[in-house]
Parts: sequence; structure tokens; C-alpha cells
Amino acid sequence: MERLVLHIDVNNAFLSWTAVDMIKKGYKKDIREEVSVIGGHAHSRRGVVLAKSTPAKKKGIKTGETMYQALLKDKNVKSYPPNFDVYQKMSSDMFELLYKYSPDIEKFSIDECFLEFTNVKYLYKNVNDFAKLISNDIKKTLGFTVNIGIGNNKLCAKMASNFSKPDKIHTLFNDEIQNKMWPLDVSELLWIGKKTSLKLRELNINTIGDLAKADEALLRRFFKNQASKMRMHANGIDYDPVVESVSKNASIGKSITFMEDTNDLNKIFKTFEMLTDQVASKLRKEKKYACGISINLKSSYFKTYSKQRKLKNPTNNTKVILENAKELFEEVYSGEDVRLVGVTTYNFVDSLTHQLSIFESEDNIKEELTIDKTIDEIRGKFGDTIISSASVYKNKKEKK
DNA sequence: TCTGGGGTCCTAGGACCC
DNA sequence: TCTGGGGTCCTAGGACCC
Repeated sequence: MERLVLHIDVNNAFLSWTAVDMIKKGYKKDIREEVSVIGGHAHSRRGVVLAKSTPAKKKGIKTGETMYQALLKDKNVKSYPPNFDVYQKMSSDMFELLYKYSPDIEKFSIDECFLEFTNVKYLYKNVNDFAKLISNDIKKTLGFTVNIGIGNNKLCAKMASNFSKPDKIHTLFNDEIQNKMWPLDVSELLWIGKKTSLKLRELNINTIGDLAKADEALLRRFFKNQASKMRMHANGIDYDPVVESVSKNASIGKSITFMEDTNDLNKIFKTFEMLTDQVASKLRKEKKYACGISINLKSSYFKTYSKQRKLKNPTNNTKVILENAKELFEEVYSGEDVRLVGVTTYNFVDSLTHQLSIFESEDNIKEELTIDKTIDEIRGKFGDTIISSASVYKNKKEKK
């Protein structure tokens, strides 16, 4: 039986969601109809465009570019800050609505998902009407628009939803691949990014069709094990199933770009305290213990370094993660100016199996866990901002 | 172009063991 | 002190996605 898969993608998600939220709060204008973006301040180094309105797109403004560049394209562009709490709420509202139609949904990101239609298709007239039904329901109930792509697998559905925007439904069935997908530039193919498309171009492979017909042995020489997958994708072949996502993260991390590059160890360690605190807190919220910790840094010249370590005992304790992060940092750091630092935890387990080392007593561990728990409880009551950094945590401990 | 922050997955090379 | 070859596991870095 031939599969039918939908890919549902919110149009200009962050911008649409901010617009809906503003209207809900009584704002009279709809920023989707203006030249507007979601992003940081133009003078800040974090001032990049996270989302843009359709009028902004028409001015040539692109996601990912700096606010400075956006202002060059239209000096009157309006910029609004992102609000991730709002986005989280809008996202879960949307998924709740979608689950009414099918349980076979795989979240691909905060604003995108795949829906396996194959198993519910007997309930509906046809897949096109089904897509229209969903699209209209989202528009009417939630106030924003989506693009929906329909195909015989995830890859084609995803490619289809990208065809033209906003508020569109497109199909890319197996018998449409040659006409609709092969003429596209090879960089449009999912998983073919900048570096790969550059290499492909050197081999005179410029369109998806070129890749589909390319010599497999030649591809293999340059792309090793990726070669056959690339060529399969170009032919619209994809056996990846839609798997219900129970939000099983493989890693949880935080990183931040400094306002200006620094080699001030004090400042760097303070930043690690802040990042670690947020990461550990999230682990505890999800009742996870990490067996791996890694840190990464980016130099002024955009060279990245990372260092990771496995722990003997899984942990979600702020102090333990921080100490490891600092040690890892010192092992890689050579003293140059740093642009960004980050901490990531991975390899999770659900329960604690702590083997005592000779240096620590049972009491010590208990105390650490109590401190973490207290902080989490205060945050639970008063919100995350009430205790903002691990420095506070240290003071608290000293008082005891 | 002067480049955020959250992730996932792959690969080459080194360590270690037999 | 020089030396093979295979297997496994780990890590750093890179490519990709939104």
C-alpha cells in the first residue's frame, strides 16, 4: 500500500505567533502586514533576523542575516523581540489540534511536523480535502497560517511544503518528482547544505535531477556512505517512518555569545556558572541525569573547540556539572579571545545510581541535592528569573 | 555577508585489547 | 626494541536542520 504523508509547517512561525499574541493583547495592527522582523537589536552582536514578514521578504530581507543588513534593505523595518514562552504555547496549541486528526505525528521542530495519513485515510474523502480541513481549522481556531506538503514519504512531503508560501497546500507524489523536484537547484534538497552543494557543483551536478542521475561510484568517491542516501533522496525515495515523538532529547545544552570577545577568565567562568545553572535546572525539571558533559567555545575567528567527558556517576547537580565544565574548559583553552561558550549534557539515564568515591560522604551529596531542590522549588513558585545565576547559589551555600 | 542558539548525526583518528 | 592486523570504543570536529 502506498503511503501518504503530510508535512505541516507554520508560515513565518515566530513572526506570526508574535503577531497573534499582540492582537490578542489588544494591539490594533497586524505586524504580518508590515515590513517587520523578529530579532535582536541592530547594534548588538546577537541582532540577527529570526523570522520575517512576507512584506519584509519582498524587500529581500533574509532569515539569519544581521539586523544591520536588514536595515540596509529597508531602514524602516520594524523589529520585535522573540518571546519563547508565547511560541511554546502556540506550538502546543497547534499540536493539540493536530492530534484530533491523527495520533501518528512526529514533531520535527517547534513549528513543523509530519503526519502519517495512511492509517486514517479511510475516515476522509481524500488527502487534499484532509489537508484543507487542517489548514482551515488552524487558521480559524489559532489565527495563523501553515503550509502543507503532501507526498508518498516524509522527504517528498517536506520538499512540497516548501514550494511556495504562505498558506498553500502542495503535492509531490512519486509521479510528480521529475517535473516538480528535478529542475530545482541541488541545494534545495533536504540535507544538502552549503558545503555539500559546493562540492556537487564542482562535479557539475547543479540540479536535483543531475544528482538523481549521477554516477553512484563517482558520488561514493567524494561522499562515502552519504552517497547512496543523497541519490535516493534526489530520486524522491525515503523509507524513514513517522515516529511519534515523545520529545526524547539526546542532549540538553546552553550557549551564549559574549557582547564582545573576551579572554577574561573571571568573566568566562561566571558565564559558565550561569549556563550550567540553566542546563542543570532543565535536567532536573525533566527528571534526567546526564552521564556526559561537553563544553564548546568559539574563537574570535569562528574556529570552534570542544571537549567532552564521561562521568562515572550520572548527575543533574549544578555544582558537579559546573566543576566538570570548568575543568574541560581549562583543558582546551589556549588564552585567545573567545566569542562564545557553551555547556551541553548528554547520555541521559532516568535514575541515579551513585557509587560513592572515597572522597565524598553520603552527607555531602545529600546537601548538594537539597540545594538544587530548594532552588527549583523557589523557581517553581516565583518563576525562573528569581534566582538568576549560580553565584547566588554559592552564596546560599556559604551561609549554611 | 561579518555571521544566534537549540539541536542531531556522521566521520576520522587515536587508544586499547587480543 | 622492533613489529601485524582486526575489533571496539571514544572523542573532536564538522555538516546539517529549524
